[in-house]
Amino acid sequence: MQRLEGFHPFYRDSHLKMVQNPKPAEVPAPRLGKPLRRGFFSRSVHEVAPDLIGATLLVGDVGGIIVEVEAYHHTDPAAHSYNGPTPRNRVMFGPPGFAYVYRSYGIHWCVNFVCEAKGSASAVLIRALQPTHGLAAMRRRRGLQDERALCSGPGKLCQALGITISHNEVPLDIPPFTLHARFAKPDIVTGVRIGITKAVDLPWRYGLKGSRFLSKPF
DNA sequence: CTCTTGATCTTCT
DNA sequence: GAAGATCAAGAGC
Repeated sequence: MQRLEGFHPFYRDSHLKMVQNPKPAEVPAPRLGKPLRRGFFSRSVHEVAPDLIGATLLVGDVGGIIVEVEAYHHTDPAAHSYNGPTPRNRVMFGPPGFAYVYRSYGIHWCVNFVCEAKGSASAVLIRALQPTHGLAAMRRRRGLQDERALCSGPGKLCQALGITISHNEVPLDIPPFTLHARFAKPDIVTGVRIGITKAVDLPWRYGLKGSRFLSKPF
C-alpha cells in the first residue's frame, strides 16, 4: 500500500521533533563510575578483558563506553609478545596498568592495556567504544558525523580519542588516561578474534551484547 | 548488503 | 621482500 510520506505516522513524529528541537543539544554524558586503579590490571588477561566491557575510557575529556576488546597473551601465537621483547612491544613485558600503542598497517594506531604481572606480556586490545564524551572533538578528528562510525574499530577509536605513539608506555590511571568502572555487570558475548591469521579459533574476543557500536557483529 | 583493493610503515625472515 | 591485532572507497548484487 502506498502512502503519502507526509502522512506517515513515523515521518510526522520525527518531523515534529525536528521542528521543536531542530539542533538537539548533545545528549548529557552518563554518570561515571569510580576510577580504575592500576591494580585492576593485575589479574589474568581473561578476567580483565570481560571486566573492561562497560567501563568508560577517557583521554582528556573525550571517550566512551568500552563495548569490544580482545585478549592476547605471550603464549598465544597471535600476540605481538609471542616471540619475546622487542623495542615495539617492550612495555608488555613490564608491569600491568600501562598502554601499549602500535602502528597498524602503516597507517593506524591501536591501543592495548597491559595486564597480569611483570614479564607476563599480556594485554587487552581495545576494539570499540560507544561514544559518550566529546562527540564534537571525535567528529572533527574523524571527519565524520555518523556516531556509529566514530569508534567502531581499534584504529578508528584511536583517531577519535587522539591516541598516538606518544601514549605508548603511559600509565592508565593518570591523566590524560582515565578509566571508570561500570555500575553493573553487563551481558557479554564472546567470539573469535578479528583480522589475525594465527590461533584463529581461540574465542578471546569479548563484546557488549546487543551493542550497535561494535567493529563487527558477533 | 558483500567483496576487492590501495594506502603506507614497522617488524621479521 | 613479505606480512600485518586496519580502514575507506568503489564495484557489483
